Amino acid sequence: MHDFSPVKAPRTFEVIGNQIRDQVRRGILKPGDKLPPERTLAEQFGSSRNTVREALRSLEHAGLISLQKGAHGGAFITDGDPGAVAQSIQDLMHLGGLSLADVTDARLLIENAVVVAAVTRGTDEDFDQLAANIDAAETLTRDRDIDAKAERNIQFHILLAECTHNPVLILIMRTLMDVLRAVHRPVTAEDTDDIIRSRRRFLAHLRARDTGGATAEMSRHLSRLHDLFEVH
Amino acid sequence: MHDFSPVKAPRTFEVIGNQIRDQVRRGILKPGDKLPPERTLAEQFGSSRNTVREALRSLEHAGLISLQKGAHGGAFITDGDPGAVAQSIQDLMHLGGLSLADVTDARLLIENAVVVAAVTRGTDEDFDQLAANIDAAETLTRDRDIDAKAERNIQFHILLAECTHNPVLILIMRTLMDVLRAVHRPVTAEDTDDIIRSRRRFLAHLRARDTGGATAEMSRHLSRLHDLFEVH
DNA sequence: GATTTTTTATTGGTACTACCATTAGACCAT
DNA sequence: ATGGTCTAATGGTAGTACCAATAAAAAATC
Repeated sequence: MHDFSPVKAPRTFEVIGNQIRDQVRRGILKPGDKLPPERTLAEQFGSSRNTVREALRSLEHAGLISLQKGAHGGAFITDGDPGAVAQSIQDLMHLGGLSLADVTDARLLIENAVVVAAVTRGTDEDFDQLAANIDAAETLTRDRDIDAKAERNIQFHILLAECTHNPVLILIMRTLMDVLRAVHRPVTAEDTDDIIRSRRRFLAHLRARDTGGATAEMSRHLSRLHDLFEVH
Repeated sequence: MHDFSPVKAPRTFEVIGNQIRDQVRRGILKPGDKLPPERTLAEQFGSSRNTVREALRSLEHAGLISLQKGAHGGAFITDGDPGAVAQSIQDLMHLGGLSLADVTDARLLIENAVVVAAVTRGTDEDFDQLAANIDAAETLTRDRDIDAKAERNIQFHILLAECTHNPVLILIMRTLMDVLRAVHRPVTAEDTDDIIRSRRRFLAHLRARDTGGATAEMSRHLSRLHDLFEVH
């Protein structure tokens, strides 16, 4: 059978990057571990330092490693930092592959799934964290600290995802919020009182394990936000 | 107020990369455009070719540009290619030390949201594609071509995500399936008859715009699969 | 004249070398 | 004990040279 597949010459820095990727996948390299210095890596891989650096550049951009200069610097394996992915998604948006509406729309659907899971899986401690977040946001609103309050609101959704105790959902939520954080301007202070009341109602539904009430409250809140930003 | 923020020295290749990003954002550079050759860029930026290459490496990894060798090669602005983002998300997932159960669990929740959206948004043409996929899988099952059939089954879920017409959801689904593809061994042939029957029922629900029936059928199927792989 | 082969210029990929900039720790001075 | 200086380690940048692939132009062949 002439079942050929197209051939693409593998580039050296890709091979190097994939070797390191594999070590991460197999658990040989774990977050916090330090890679050898670039000069040593170049020697071990039998390539030039330039090539190693290009491999590291890709890994860094992927959020896999973090590079630090200086005496005890080096390339450290990170915990999963979604920042890089969020930036890539933003790039896609600018290229026309995605629109902001696509992101908020997807977020609405996914957040719905998150709420469903949070109702059944969240512990009382999880809900206490949500309550603390709401209180903090209220205080910041009174202090007119808009930026800090906006950050707290973002944290609320991440905390909610953490109620599901599923790392994949948490990761997706963090990524989506990273994107939205970069695009949204903070909501004005007048609106935030409504938001806080809505949050309190939502939390009550959660504690009562009332799926229907929780999802209804959340989607009402989100679609209201959606309309708010639609106008520009 | 001693309200200082940490200072980080900007690296040259980041500045270069951001300049190019900005040009994309302002629409000065559009998909299909070609950047000057590396040597020219180095001269224009007043930096070395190495540095320019590291900047290009990041942009390439972000899926913003695509590099081609040869006479009329160069760095071309891509249409939004989500492939790069998917790879980054996969890296993050591996870093999180997540288990197969985490992925299938998240997938179950998200696929539920996808089904809800697919019921209301899918067109008849979308559903025809699903039907064609099921037929193809059935044929491959008869031919005992396990690998090809497994690939078709994966494609089914991606096609389902495409029914939502939301690129973000499609991207997430593709990523999840990529992860699962790397881990799953193909299901044995005996089980596939059940799967195909389940798929046909599911499709009928979709065409009838019956949300409850569709979600029920899908989650029954998925949780059955989940149990199947739980045993190892 | 048409087709095939060869040459050539362009451009990304790799190698090597040298040096700069920053960091952490050791050591020293006040 | 505080602050300054020195030193080694390590990422960041510069520059040069050459390799490898590619497409167009030129030459050779039929």
